[in-house]
Amino acid sequence: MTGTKKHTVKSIAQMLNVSTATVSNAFNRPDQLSRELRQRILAECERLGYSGPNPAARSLRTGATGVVGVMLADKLAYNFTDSCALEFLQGVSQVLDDAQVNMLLMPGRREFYREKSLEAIPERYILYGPPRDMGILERIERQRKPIVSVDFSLPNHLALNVDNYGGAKAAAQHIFATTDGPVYVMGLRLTKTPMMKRIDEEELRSPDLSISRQRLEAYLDAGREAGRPIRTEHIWSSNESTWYEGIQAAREALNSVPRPAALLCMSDQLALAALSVARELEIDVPGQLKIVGFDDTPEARRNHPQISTVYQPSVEKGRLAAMMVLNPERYESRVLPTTLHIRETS
Amino acid sequence: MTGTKKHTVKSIAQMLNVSTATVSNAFNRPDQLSRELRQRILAECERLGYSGPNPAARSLRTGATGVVGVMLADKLAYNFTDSCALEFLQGVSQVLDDAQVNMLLMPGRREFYREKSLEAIPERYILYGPPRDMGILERIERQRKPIVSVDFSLPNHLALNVDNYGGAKAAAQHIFATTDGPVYVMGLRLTKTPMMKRIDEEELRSPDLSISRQRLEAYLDAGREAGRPIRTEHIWSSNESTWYEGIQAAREALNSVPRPAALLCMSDQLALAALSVARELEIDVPGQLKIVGFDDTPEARRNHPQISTVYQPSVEKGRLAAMMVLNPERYESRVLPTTLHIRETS
DNA sequence: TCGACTGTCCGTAAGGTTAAACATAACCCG
DNA sequence: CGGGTTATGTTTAACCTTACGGACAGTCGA
Repeated sequence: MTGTKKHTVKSIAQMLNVSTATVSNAFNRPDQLSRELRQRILAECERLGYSGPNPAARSLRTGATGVVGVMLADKLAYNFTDSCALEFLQGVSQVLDDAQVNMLLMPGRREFYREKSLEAIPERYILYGPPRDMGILERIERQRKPIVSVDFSLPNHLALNVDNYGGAKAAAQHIFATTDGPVYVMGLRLTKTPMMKRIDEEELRSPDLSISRQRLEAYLDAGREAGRPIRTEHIWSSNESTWYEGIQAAREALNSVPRPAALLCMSDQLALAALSVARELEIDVPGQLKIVGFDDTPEARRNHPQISTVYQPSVEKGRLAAMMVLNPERYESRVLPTTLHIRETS
Repeated sequence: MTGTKKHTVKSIAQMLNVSTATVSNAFNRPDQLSRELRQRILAECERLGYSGPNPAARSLRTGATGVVGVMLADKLAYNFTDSCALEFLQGVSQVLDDAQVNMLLMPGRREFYREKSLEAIPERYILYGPPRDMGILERIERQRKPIVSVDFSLPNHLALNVDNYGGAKAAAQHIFATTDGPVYVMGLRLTKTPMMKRIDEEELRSPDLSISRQRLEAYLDAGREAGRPIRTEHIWSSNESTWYEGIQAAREALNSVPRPAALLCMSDQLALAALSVARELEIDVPGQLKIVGFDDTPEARRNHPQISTVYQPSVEKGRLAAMMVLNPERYESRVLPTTLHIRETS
């Protein structure tokens, strides 16, 4: 009910008997006016509760929105539970904050966009993992804005990857070197159809560049090189890296015959779940069963026993992705290193 | 280098020989034109890669941005590591997604805002915890936009709280009933100066409505009612609910004499840290030491042993906060219930 | 002393959209 | 048939900002 009229550059300008351009400059180009006038204007704005030029009008005029879209593979809620994604986002937000740029989190499934599409807002995109719904990708590419893809590659765009193959291979080699019995794989999203728990021969032969497949290839290669190839029926897959799905898959794997001597897990989340099931079945880790994870999330380190895992620089990955998308011309596609950390579960 | 001219309502309109208003209506008011014309326009837009009216121009014209600001107490990075905050955000994003509204995460410290302030963008605010820098609050209130405060209250605005006192009291009563020795408190942000590990008498007497203090009062009252008042020097405080700080405080507490028989922790994070230190010192939980947490985060449930804790509906809190801020006139301030979950650490 | 330069400030013209008011034709009902 | 409704479009006027080209006075170098 308070008739507090909205302030604009114009109203401020009138009040001070200067031009609107000058008020604008006071905010945006300090060098365009004398220090004292600028101070006077800013003080008046403060007094009147005018907190700077209207962002909508500005971005209409300049054509820039100051927003970077971070498209996550799936729906948002899921990523809020995945600490690997969280560390990545943390890295991104550090850099974006410094650059005074906003981060718009976007789900990677078209169902979440109705008609009033948001795609128009961001000026640049970070794609964290291949979007579930690849149709969205096409629409984004059509906008011809800077794109950085993370954990996968896109022709003609900057890509930021991690040495999944190297890390997974190191982990697998370590396991094969310290184990005699059968080695099982706890995979992530290996099958095309969400409900499948096992990958089949045919699917195994079809090409796929996802990080899961890179890791799987490394596991398989290590097995072959050790003269103990991993059998297809020993590869389990859970569709999401959630606690519940992990528990289910681990329960099936650990109850099967012959019982595995080691579990190569494609995420720490899965390793944690496997560990929990092992405790439930009274299987001693690492005595009877060795477990190695992937990602090196904080939970892996904090757990008892501490989980052996492959470190990947998630925060740094986020920081770098943000820097790359802000200055695409200054960067080239990169692959970040991974390192095996042997701890208490192997 | 492709001369792909930018499309606008105007260019589309020209191309189809209709007015700009009609194109606009095709997107915003389906009832204002015939179904066929609308289809024709939409198809043409799809063909040309025009993904709808420019959001900046729209919001300049309508005065609405479709953005809800979620102001977090501190810097953003911190919240990405606190699973209680994460669950809250998850709840918020569920509702906001459905309402086609965007969520802008904002840090609660002024240092993060330079001149090109973002405060002007959001049309409504959710304040998650009292902002570190209260000056920011004043500036937001001046804008006279809907505000919902969560976990604290603000005169003349909707507030959403949780029964901290009740939950903490139940936890403390349970501990006093099952323990004989000294009961220590592991607090959160109890002291004004960040570096202090112990609260002093004077500070204890100064009023404070933060959730930490509500919980503390409950602990103290329970102690008094049990005839075993908690001594001031048995109250520890860590400034952030991080793993590292928790470990430090727990180490000091568990090494002090007399050794506590129970720890009332103000967060699960702290309880987890305490548990880890207990293991390090070979103190049996719950045999020699009982521990109870707060929040009931997923980690509390997954841990071995599972942590006894006070459940608060974090996701629901987020959902409700979002609904309240979208329809302030339909809601009143509320206090959500908490429940004690006794598990394996007490 | 003159021309060139510098430091300040101003006027104007977009920029893409939509609400409101207006226009037109088709339709309906007694 | 006449008056009023409905369905469908159009015209116009903001919304608030900033880039750009000028304008004007004072300063500097030769």
